[in-house]
Amino acid sequence: MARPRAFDEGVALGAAVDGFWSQGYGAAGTRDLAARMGLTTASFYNAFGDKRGLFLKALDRYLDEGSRRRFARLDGLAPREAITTYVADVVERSLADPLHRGCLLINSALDVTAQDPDMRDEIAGGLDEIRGFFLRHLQAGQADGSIAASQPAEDLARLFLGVVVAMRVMARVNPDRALLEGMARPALSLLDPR
Amino acid sequence: MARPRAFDEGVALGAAVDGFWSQGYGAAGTRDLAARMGLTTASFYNAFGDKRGLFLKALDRYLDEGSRRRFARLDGLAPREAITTYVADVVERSLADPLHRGCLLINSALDVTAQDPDMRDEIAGGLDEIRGFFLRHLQAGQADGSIAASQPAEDLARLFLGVVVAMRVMARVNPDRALLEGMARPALSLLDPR
DNA sequence: ATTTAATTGGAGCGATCGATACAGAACCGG
DNA sequence: CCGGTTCTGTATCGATCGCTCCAATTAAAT
Repeated sequence: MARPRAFDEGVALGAAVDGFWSQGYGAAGTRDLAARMGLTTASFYNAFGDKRGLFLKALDRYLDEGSRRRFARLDGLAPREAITTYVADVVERSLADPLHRGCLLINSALDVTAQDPDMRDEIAGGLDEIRGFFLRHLQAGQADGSIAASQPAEDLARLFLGVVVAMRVMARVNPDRALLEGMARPALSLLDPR
Repeated sequence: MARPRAFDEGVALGAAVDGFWSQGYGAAGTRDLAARMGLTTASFYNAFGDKRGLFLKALDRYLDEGSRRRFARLDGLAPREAITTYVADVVERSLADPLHRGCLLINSALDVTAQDPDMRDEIAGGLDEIRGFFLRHLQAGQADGSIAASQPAEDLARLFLGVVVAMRVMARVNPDRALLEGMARPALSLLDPR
């Protein structure tokens, strides 16, 4: 019927993720994005609509290949280990980040949300998936006794979401292991059964 | 000797704070800033150098009139009350924020830091003042027995900084009282002496 | 071989970006 | 009243912004 694409949409989207991640949604220019993706402007707009649409696809892709994939793996572990492993993983990824790019989702929370309710909801949804991960395992751990029940699982999940968010923010400005690990330590101590 | 300024530099700087706060450093345009400040572009650049210089002055002003002033007041309270009052205050300010502007300092952490080490240090310094506030009062509270010593004051200070940062970020995307208060509750429970 | 539909390259739209240039206006000390 | 110095208003710089348009190209369907 028609001329086929000379590029792989998935590969191009991956490059777009990188672009938004490195520069932020606002600061990423469509020309630079298209160049990273190996597309001309025409193909860029033809295939992805506009910058906003591309970003929504890129964010979804980022979550699929990042946190969602990680959660799926950790869901096989014991509740306590799932939580501690994920938190330790965030520390390591935050420190092994020479360009200080942090996390696209969390960066976008402060970049994109200003006047765009749809995007805000999208980002809020991504963050809520993190809270959901913690909540699942906290409830399971409290049920089997491996996690203290002195605080409601709902509140602990909120706190751990907060710790992860804060680590990602702080690491962009001050990527200091003592700070990140010290932040996590008292929160993790709340898991210990009495 | 020369023609005097037709504007008050302090008032203009206050308007600049508002501009950066509402739109973010990157998204704030010099024309819009100058208009908010009641200046022509010539006066804008003459008085403040450039956008970057203006931002540094604006951030310093923001900290002076915000967190530094608040800390000075709270330093009169008992350690535990200073901490709980400040945390409760952040919750209320985050929720009473119809434009979702959040905190200029924390917003800037993710907006500005990319390629500007000087600004990054400036922002890191502002965040460290928050950690310092918590550390002071945690140490005092542990010394007088009003705060549990089961966790090192250094780590608790890092956690509370994290909680405050996370509340400010989350509130921009999902300003939900249950989330913010639930995040603070387990952290504050760590203060309770056994 | 011709039709049809999609992609591609690239020029270019109007708007905005941060920053500057320059002429005239305003005030001071003399 | 005047020289000196700073401020103000406006026009404008070159670059970039997101995005559109169109002719040329490509390949599948007929």
